[in-house]
Amino acid sequence: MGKAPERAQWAGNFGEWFHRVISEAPIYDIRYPVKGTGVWTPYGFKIRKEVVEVIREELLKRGHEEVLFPLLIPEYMLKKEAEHIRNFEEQVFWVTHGGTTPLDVKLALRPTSETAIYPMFQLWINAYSDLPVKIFQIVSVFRYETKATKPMIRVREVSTFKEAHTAHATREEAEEQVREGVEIYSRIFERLGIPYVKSVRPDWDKFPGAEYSVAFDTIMPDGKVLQIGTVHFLGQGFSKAFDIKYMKADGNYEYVWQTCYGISERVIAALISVHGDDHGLVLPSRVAPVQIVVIPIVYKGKEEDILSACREILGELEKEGLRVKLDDRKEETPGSKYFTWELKGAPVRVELGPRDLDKGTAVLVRRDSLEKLTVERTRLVEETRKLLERIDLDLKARAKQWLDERVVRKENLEDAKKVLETQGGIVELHWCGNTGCGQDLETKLDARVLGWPYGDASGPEGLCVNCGSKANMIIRVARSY
RNA sequence: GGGGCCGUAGUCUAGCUUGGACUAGGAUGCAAGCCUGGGGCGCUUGUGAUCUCGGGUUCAAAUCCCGACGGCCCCA
Repeated sequence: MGKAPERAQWAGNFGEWFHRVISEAPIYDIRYPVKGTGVWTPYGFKIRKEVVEVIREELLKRGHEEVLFPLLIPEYMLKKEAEHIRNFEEQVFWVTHGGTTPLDVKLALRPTSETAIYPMFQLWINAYSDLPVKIFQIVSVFRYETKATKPMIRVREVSTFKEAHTAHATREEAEEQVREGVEIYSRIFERLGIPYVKSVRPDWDKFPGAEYSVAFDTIMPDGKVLQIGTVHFLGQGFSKAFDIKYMKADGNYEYVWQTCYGISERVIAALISVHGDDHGLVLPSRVAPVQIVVIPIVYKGKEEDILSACREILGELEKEGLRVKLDDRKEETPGSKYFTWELKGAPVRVELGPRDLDKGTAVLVRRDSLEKLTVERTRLVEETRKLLERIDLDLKARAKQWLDERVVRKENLEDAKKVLETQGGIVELHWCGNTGCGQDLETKLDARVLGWPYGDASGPEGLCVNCGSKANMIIRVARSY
């Protein structure tokens, strides 16, 4: 009691931990009989809804507008941008029939929506005054994953795909938009307390059709890296393929410059994972469906006194706009309720029993540390608010520290490999910048090159850890999902 | 891309190697009741599996063979 839960299972057997938490909380039911799909259960859907709301708020705040495009993309449209389709071809689900009649034009279930949206951009954009265009949608996308699927992390139906698409008059404006995209995502992850590193992906791993891609990665409890967001500079590749032009002031036409950026339910997987512990979920208050759970400690003969005091507390907290739940189930003991709500990750628990009733107090318990705090009944609302804020800060700090400890600089391949094999995480190395050398590095380390630090391409002078030639970049390497 | 493992009540699992006594055992969950109640209490009773699906071998299949679907792991 009062001792923070351990993280032995969380770190040591993450796969099982994750499976247990999402199915028991419950958040996501993987028993739906189509590979790589799953059901958001009511509690999980509430978490998802709050996360989506955070994402939406940040985009709207920066001048993006929400839209909704069709799920189906005709084959000829999907195939317009050569590099794009080459990379997605093997992952596309096709609709080939209407009833029993074969379709003349096959329809793809969107694997992402560039090729659905940009033909419409072509119609919408005529002149300088139509720019910039900044839109987003939150939809399902489909990818026929051939590798093993994993709930929320590698799925065939990405059920929560937020994709933003922008068009601009100049290269400079579009690149500025990339910076804004990166800022928006940073802000979203910070509000969720998810720590991250930002890397510019190497050429061989950028988004198909993009000039360059910036990616956000976080580290999961098992030390493997999870990509949680990407921002792409598309240049004019798509605008040329889809003929999206605008008239400049001088009467000449120019192709628009584009960006796009995406986030999926992997954010929710990360949210669950980075804050959790062996008792289950630990949710930041912004996304917790139940921020405070009130548990009556009912003794025989005093049931009504205690329950009515609890209802009073419930009302007071609700009046403050907090999400509160009174767990007054008769058939469960207080102890079993504690376990339930710890599993569900409610940040604060209020316990109220006869002792408190006598003394005019209540007990507050934090989910993260299980620390107990006895407060005056009259100061309960104020203390609860303060405690929620404190927990959010502590959660964020703990997650950040955990990640920071797992991003390490190494000077040779042996050390790098040792780190990757033991604690995992991200290793930073001197690198020459040569593609062949980078891919060779991936093979030797049995790991993936994440890229170089965003906004800081030039690193300290040194020698490439792989080929020994002059190196003026830092490259990040990790084992990843 | 290559290789391997697995599928038995809602969940986890025993049984499978060596086919027959399996009427498929247990735990947990769920339901009812008693007892409790400041960390999963205990007891009683009840509930729940055509052994993933389809085909084959056999007098006989959860068990052996083939395929599909689903899940997991390892290697490049």
